[in-house]
Amino acid sequence: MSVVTRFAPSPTGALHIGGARTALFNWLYARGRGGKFLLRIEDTDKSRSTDENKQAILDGLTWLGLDWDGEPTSQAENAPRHVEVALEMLANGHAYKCFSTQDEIEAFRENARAEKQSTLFQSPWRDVPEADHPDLPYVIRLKAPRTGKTTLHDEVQGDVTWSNDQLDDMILLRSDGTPVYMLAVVVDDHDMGVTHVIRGDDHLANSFRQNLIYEAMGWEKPVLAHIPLIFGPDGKKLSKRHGATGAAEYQQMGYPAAGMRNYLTRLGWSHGDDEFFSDEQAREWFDLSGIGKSPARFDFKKLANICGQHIAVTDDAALLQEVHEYLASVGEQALTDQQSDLLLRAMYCLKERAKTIPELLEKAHFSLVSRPLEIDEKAKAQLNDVSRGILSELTPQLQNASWTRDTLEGIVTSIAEAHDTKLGKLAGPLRAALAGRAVSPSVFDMMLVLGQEETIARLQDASD
RNA sequence: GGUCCCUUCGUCUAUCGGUUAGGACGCCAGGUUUUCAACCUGGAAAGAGGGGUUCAAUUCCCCUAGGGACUGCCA
Repeated sequence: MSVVTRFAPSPTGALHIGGARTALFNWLYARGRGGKFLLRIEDTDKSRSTDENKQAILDGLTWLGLDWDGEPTSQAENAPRHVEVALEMLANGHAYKCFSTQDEIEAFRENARAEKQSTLFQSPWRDVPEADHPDLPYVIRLKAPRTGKTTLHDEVQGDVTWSNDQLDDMILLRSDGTPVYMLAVVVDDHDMGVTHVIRGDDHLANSFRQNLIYEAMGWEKPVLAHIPLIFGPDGKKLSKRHGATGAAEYQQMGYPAAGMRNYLTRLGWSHGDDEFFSDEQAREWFDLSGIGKSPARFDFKKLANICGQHIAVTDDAALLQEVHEYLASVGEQALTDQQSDLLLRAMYCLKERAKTIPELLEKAHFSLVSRPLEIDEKAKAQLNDVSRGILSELTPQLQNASWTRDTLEGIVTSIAEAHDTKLGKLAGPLRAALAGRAVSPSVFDMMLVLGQEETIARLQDASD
């Protein structure tokens, strides 16, 4: 049987990083097995769902490179089908009409809490014959077993057993006739042919309720895998005060998508000691059995490290493309063709030292600016009369030099020696002249990237 | 409160009864060096606590503690 997984976010907010990982696991599982990865928007809560959120979720997944099969479905649009199923359960005796009002139920719960009793509501209408029903609004409730135990197998959690008396007769259809989430998921998962439900473990308890619907309808149950939540660095549930919780924020911080995928995959899942891997390897290796049972904390340092490794192995053209996309995502000015050109040439000496796109851009500063350069304070300190003198001495020698690393190093070194100093002393002012900053890539790399003409022009600017 | 789940270095994790408990990030020290990095070498660092089972427990069972989820006419 071919694998079908799904990611079912509710558009009541942005794509949370935890949700992104859930999507990633589903995607990896399906893609690694030639299966399908479907997207379903759980928009049945109309008061909290917005189109903006839905779009943000789609954009987030797209950025992460998680492509889904077919069009995303809308759970709300399937409401008629959900109602149909509820009515079928009503007809076959697995559900019943309950005329208790919300006030009555609330009063019951309050009382139960006060007396430290179970707050599970037991409807008095469960066994009342149709003939005795009043002409009042009602909800449709599932008739859940009140005794016995149920054991569900979960690929992550193992066998989990619940006592049936912990389950209430959950509502299937509200008094306004609209279906409730718990019904909708089951119906949709079944209709979409979902074979593996991989979701956050906050849904583990729900599985027992949903299981009842599968049984009532006689449907085949999907394989379950409830994955632990992601915590913040302090071990608390990841929230705003930890910084970024939304996937889009990571994009704007400039973490490359490939690095995010790698880090997120490794967070709570393992394949031996493998830490750094490609998408191909992840797809090949990913399996439910490798998912851990305990919640993992989000570690920005490790994310940065993994991202740095991905940047280092990404080819230059693809990296340039990432830079363009990053700039667009943060609303910064796009690079000119000339800047892109130079950046591409500089890439070789930048990518092994940057962990994020903005870091890469920062190191690329020298290749993005044009004359006359702005010289910052620290760089100015390198340009005194003596060093200017040396620079102006260097310039004519560069005029006739063949533009290779060896030659350039030879020239600069010999000038240093002539002044009875070390290369280190000369590199400072050279750096200041070429980059306008005290921090930059190697001076020789800059000369090679900039080319002879531009290099000499910048040196002359500085020594004037 | 009730039910269920979780617990190996600071962090992510390996181990599927017998290991000097391994790796990675981070950290510390040293090296390299033209700045920042990167890189190289070395180091410190863990089985929550208590009971069992067993020739042998990080590994299996129980209890305690701590953390989490659920307990809606939300999803």
